[in-house]
Amino acid sequence: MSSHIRRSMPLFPIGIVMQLTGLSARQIRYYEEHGLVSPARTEGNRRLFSFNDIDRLLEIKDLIEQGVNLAGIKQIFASRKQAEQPEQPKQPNKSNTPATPKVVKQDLSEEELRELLRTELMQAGRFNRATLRQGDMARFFH
DNA sequence: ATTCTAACA
DNA sequence: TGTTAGCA
Repeated sequence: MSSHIRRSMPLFPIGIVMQLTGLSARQIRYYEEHGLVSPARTEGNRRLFSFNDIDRLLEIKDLIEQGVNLAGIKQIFASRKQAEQPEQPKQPNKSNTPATPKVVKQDLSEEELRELLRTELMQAGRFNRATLRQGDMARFFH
């Protein structure tokens, strides 16, 4: 069984996640409201988190502690998603239009990822400065 | 006993 | 964010 399936399996209720992450239920639910995590739900509407969700929450916690606000975290996750699938294929281009040779990068080296992140954060700093950095973003440019 | 949503001293 | 109220 592939690991990504196990990691995405809905397993733990919020109480366990609180202990595992050190986050309050309020925070966990709040991050969900902002789309940072999307735990599954039971029939009774109880949240069930997967290992992926927990990793995600730990990452969020880390970023929060470093002074990044939700807007910044959203952007970081966004640029990351972009790195995975730069573009989603449209309807199976059947007719004539010769599809643009989109070079899809499946894997990004850590350096490329850093560069991508740096660029992303700098653009944000261009106009979203006050919004993005509450603390010192310098840590991200190491 | 736990979790959920909504609301606010 | 914490906390509390009122449900399920």
